[in-house]
Amino acid sequence: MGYNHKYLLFKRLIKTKVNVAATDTKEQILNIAEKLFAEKGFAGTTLRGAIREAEVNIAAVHYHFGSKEKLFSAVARRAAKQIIQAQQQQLANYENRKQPMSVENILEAFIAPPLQMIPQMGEMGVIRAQFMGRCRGEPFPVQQLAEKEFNENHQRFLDLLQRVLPNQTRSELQWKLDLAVAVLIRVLTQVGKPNTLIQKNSSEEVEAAIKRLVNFVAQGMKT
Amino acid sequence: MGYNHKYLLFKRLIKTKVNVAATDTKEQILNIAEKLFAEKGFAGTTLRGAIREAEVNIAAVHYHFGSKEKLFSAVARRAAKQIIQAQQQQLANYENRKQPMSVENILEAFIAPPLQMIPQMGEMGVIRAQFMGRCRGEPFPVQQLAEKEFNENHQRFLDLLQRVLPNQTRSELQWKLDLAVAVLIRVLTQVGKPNTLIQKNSSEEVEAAIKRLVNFVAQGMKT
DNA sequence: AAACAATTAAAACACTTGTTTCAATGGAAA
DNA sequence: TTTCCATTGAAACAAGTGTTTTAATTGTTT
Repeated sequence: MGYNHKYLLFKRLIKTKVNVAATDTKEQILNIAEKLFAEKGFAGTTLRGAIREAEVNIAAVHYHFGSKEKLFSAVARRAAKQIIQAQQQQLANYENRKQPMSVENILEAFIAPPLQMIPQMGEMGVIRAQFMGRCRGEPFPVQQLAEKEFNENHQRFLDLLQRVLPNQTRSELQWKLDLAVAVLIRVLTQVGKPNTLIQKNSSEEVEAAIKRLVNFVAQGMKT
Repeated sequence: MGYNHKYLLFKRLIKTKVNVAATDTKEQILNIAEKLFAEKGFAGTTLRGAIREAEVNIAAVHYHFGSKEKLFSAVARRAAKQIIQAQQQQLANYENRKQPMSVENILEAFIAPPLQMIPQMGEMGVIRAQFMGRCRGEPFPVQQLAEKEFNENHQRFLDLLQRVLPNQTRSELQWKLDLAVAVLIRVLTQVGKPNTLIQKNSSEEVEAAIKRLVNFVAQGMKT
């Protein structure tokens, strides 16, 4: 009796009753919200527009996320997680090589993942890219919701850069990395548009863009 | 009789009856709108919020500008005019020197004016900077309203760059100038915030920032 | 089968939005 | 003084906003 009781309590604690429909609507909301936030920004996106496209009831948004702002946070967190994980993976690859990392290596580990995900994610790729870009342009306090997801990650990259460029102060590297982000973000938001770095959205085009971008930023970073 | 009649018609055409109050409210609306658009973006700004701060009636907005979107256009046009005029002035200075312009010269003529206006314009300086930056982050179709004000100007700078860097294709220079704009815009929006290039907003700090920025961008542009 | 709790549906709430209307105002022209 | 017209004030309009509430609906456990 004791065993059974505790087991059941445990099962309840880890949320047994998650039916597949529930996670479906939750993800459906996240996906559509990401698309609309990317297109129209936070203030320009309405919950009713989102639930219409996602084909869910408006109560589901507040039930699962609590508020429009928290929904945005959830979208941002999901996107940030994916990118940061890929960046750290790429860093780990370089660290295993035993050779000291170059500025270009570090910048490539920073820049490549968000660009490579575009052709990898199918139709969500461009949306993800545009959403990431839109985050930086959002007014206070929305921008901060997204920025705080990346703060720790940026510090890690700053540490690495400072090791490779010891003759530059940290605040100098700080605004330079910030400009690198600005450049990256611009490329992300412009994906698919004419006269930009990435138009057809193929893997080859993306790899070429990475090389150009890393080179562009590295020049400014080193001097 | 003929003379008098035509004269009166002429006077009417050039808007005799512009009382000082009218131009006051019009400018007051433009100023407050620019501030709010800069802070909260287009969708995040409400006309009622603007007219409250500007202390005018809401009908005045539609009377003078027609709609919220046209008001935004008017603000963007005013800001663009000022910057473009200063950029062309700076270019003219270099052209009078008879020496061929360097990449750095061109980029300085491009980058310096929007930064120099910040300490020159007093309390409107930071607002103008943030508004210019916000324009680039706005979703369609608002962004285009601002972008079209700069299109012709950008083409002129592209022509100059192509003359100095003939071994690069125009589309190559195009995305590089676009990244230069991204960098400039980022600096503009971050003015006054900690750990950025321009914090105290003094002329000396701005001049130092221009040198760093021109250098940062020129490196990437030339390679 | 009954009780349970997570999820969804529909409606209402309390405001806010951009825009329009129309009468009042006030200064210049006749 | 009267006419005229650009400008403003106050109110209304129609639609849309995020959020909350309450009742139905699920699938699961007892």
